[in-house]
Amino acid sequence: MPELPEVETVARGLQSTVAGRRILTVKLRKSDFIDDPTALERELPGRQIERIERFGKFMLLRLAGVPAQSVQELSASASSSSIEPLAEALLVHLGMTGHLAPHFPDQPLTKHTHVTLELDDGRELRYTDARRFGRMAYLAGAALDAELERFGADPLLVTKEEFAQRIRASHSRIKALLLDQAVLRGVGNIYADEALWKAKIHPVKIGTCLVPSELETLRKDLRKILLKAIELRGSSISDFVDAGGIPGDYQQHHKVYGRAGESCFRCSAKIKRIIVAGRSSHFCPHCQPAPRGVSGSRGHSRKNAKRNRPRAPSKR
DNA sequence: CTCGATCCCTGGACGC
DNA sequence: TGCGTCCAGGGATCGA
Repeated sequence: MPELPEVETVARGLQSTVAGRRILTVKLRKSDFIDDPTALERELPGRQIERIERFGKFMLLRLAGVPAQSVQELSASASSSSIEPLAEALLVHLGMTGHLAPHFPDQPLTKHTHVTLELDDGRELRYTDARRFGRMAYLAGAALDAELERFGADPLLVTKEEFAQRIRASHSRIKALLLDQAVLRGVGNIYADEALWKAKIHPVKIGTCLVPSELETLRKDLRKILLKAIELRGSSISDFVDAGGIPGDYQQHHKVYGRAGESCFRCSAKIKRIIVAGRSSHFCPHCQPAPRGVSGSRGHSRKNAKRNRPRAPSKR
């Protein structure tokens, strides 16, 4: 599941392998995860991929040049050199199962390859996503700015003051805040749980209740964990691989995520799993004591409530 | 404002 | 072997 470190890993890989290449053609198969599929087909051909950046869990393929279609119109119009070039980008969110990687055209398409960008060096940049929880969008100018402004601070860059201000601004639970992309961009379920464990903070603790020392510990621990994970090229839980098809190694370092029922590495207590903000949350009930008013080990834990809810017959 | 519930989607795990 | 069922999760959306 690509979170900040995984997206950073893929972005770096693409930066070193496809930056500078020009897009020749766009081929779409399934396109229900694309904001405006025709915009991709219209705007991308002829564009150069100037560079690839990570923005939260998004990859930003910064585009340069003019679309092939507009070349004639542009040459007909008067001095366009005075016009500031519009920032343009292809946004790619990998969702849960997205992959974006260069391939040689003789490599067979896989079942869920939905977008193929033919490059000027003979390769193809392919987007594959079985579950289609990902997202793709071509955005330019004000629309691009507006989209990016929806997101909060980068957890690697956020200052002590801004972090404290953002977390303490809300009465939500800390786990929900860490997952909220409008608060911090790039943190997902794995790294939220890992950071809370390291900082010894219970996931249901309310943001406004965190004292300054807790906040600063959390910020630093989150940052350390993310940097270490980037160093190890991310966590490969289900099928994450980088742009070169290589899995990451950080899953070996998970302290709580996916370890329900196992022993805490600090105190040997049994790691618990509860649902917070609709997501499974793993924590140590001893190291991360429940805040006042929350029974940490039973009763209020919604753990297995509604587990047996009958499922609507699958309609397709 | 914050919450949970629901939906999207499919592969993989599991039980029988 | 094969089928049915459950489950995972990021994000949008809606109602409480």
